[in-house]
Amino acid sequence: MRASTESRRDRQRRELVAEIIAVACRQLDEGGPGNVSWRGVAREVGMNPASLYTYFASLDDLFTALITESFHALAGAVGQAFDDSAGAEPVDRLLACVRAYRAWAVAHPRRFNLIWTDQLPGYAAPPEGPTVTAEQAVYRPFLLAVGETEGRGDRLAEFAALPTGDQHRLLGLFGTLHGLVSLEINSHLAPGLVDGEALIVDRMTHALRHVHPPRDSSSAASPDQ
Amino acid sequence: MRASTESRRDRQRRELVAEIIAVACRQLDEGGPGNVSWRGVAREVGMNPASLYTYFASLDDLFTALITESFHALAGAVGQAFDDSAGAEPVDRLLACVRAYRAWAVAHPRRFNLIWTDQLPGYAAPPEGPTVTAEQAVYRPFLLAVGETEGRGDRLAEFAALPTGDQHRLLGLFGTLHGLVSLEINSHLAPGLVDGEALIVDRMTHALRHVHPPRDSSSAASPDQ
DNA sequence: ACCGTTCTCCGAACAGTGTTCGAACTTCGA
DNA sequence: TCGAAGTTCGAACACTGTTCGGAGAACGGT
Repeated sequence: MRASTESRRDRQRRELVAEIIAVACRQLDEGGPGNVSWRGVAREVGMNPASLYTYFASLDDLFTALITESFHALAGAVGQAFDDSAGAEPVDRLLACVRAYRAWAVAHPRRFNLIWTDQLPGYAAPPEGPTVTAEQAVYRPFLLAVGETEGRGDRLAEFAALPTGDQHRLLGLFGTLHGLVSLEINSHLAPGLVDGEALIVDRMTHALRHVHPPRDSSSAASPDQ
Repeated sequence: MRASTESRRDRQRRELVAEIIAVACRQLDEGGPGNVSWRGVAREVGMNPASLYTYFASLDDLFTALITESFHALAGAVGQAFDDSAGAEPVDRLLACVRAYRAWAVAHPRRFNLIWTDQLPGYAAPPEGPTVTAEQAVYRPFLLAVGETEGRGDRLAEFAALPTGDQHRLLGLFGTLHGLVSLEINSHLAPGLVDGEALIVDRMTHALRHVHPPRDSSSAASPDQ
C-alpha cells in the first residue's frame, strides 16, 4: 500500500536497527554471548547507551533478534543447498542439506549454540513468536528432502500431522545430524583424530538406508507407544 | 602416607571448597551460567568476595570446577545404571545407560548444557586437564555396553585405537542419543507433542539393530573414506 | 613455648555492566 | 505553523569481577 511513504526517520530507523544487529552479531561471533554487551554495541555504533533503548527494549530483546536472525541465516543456507540440488538423486539432495547444515555450524559455532541451547538467564522463547517460525524454516528442507527419498513428495512437510512412527524416524535422522554437529563444533570429537564431515556424511547415509518404514514384513511389531 | 596428618586448616579448606561448589551449582541449576555470580556465591557462604580468591583464582576457575563436577555426576549416573544392570541382556544394559543419560540431562539441563556446549567467553578446556578425563568417564559405560552387544567384550574401551569404521559407528550411536537429548531439554521437540523418553528409546533400539558391522555379505562396499 | 612463615579474611577501591530518568532537540503529520 | 511524537544525551543507581594492602590467626620447626 503505502510502501513509498517511508519517512526518512523510518528509513534511518530501519538501517540503524540492521547496523545494531550486525554489530552485535559480530561481537557474538568473536567472543560468544558473554562478549556482546549493551554498552559495547552502543560504543561501536557511536551513540549513547541510553539511546539504544529507542530500538530495543532490553538486552534480552537484542538477543531475541540475534536468535531469529541466526535461524533465518541457517534456514537460508540449508534452503539454498536444497534449491541448488534440484533434480539430483533424492539421497544426494538430502546429503547436500546435511553438508550445508554442518558447514554453517562450523562457520558460525557461537550462533549455532545460541539458537539451539538455552544460554540466557531468564530467557524463554515466546510461543508463536518469530523465533519458532524461523526454526521451522530450518526443518522444512529436510522434511521435503526425506519425503523425496521415500517417494512421498511433500507429505512429510506438515510434521505435527504425521503419525508417531514417522515423527520418530524424522527426529531420529535430524537428531543424529544435530548431535554430531553439536559435538564437533564444541570440540568433543577428539579433534585431529576424527574427521567431522566424513563422520557425519557416513552416518547420515548409513541412517538413510535403514530409516525407511517397514513395507509389509514384520507388521506384528508394536505399532506405537 | 600422611593421610592422617590433615591440619584443621586443610579440613576447613576442603569443606569450604565443597560448599562453594555446591552453592554455585545450585545457582547454576536455578538460572543458568549467567545466574552464578562471584559476589552472590560469597554472599551465600557468608564471606567477603575478596576472600573467595583464596580458594579459586577466578570465576572461570569456579566454572571449570563446576564442569568437572558435573561431568563426574553424569558419569556416575550412567556408570551406576551400567553396574546395576549387570547380567541383563546386553541390549537392555545399553538401554539402561541411555535412559540414565537422558534422565540426568532432564534433571539437570543447565549443567548438561554447561558441560557440552561452550558458553563462557574466553574459556577453553585445558587438554589433559581434569575435564577431559571426567568426560571420558561418561563414554566408558557406553563403550563397554556396546562391546557386550557385539560380543567383543571391552575391546572397544580404547576408542582412539579403533579403526575408523568402528569409531564412526560408536560416535553415530552416541551422537543420536546426545542430539535427541539436547533437543529435548532445550525445548525443540515440540513439547507436549513428542514424548522424549519414548522417542529416544525407540531410536536407540532401532539404531542398535542396524549399527553392527556387516559380517560377510556385501563386502564390495567401500571399506572406508 | 616461642617465632617467623604462611594462610585467611576483610574493607576499600577501580573499571565495567544493564537500566532508568528527565530534559533538550529534531522530525513528523495535520 | 503548532502540537505531538520520536530521538539523543548526561547523570545516576545498583550491580558485577577483580586487585591491593593490612590485620589477625594457624601453622611447622627449633
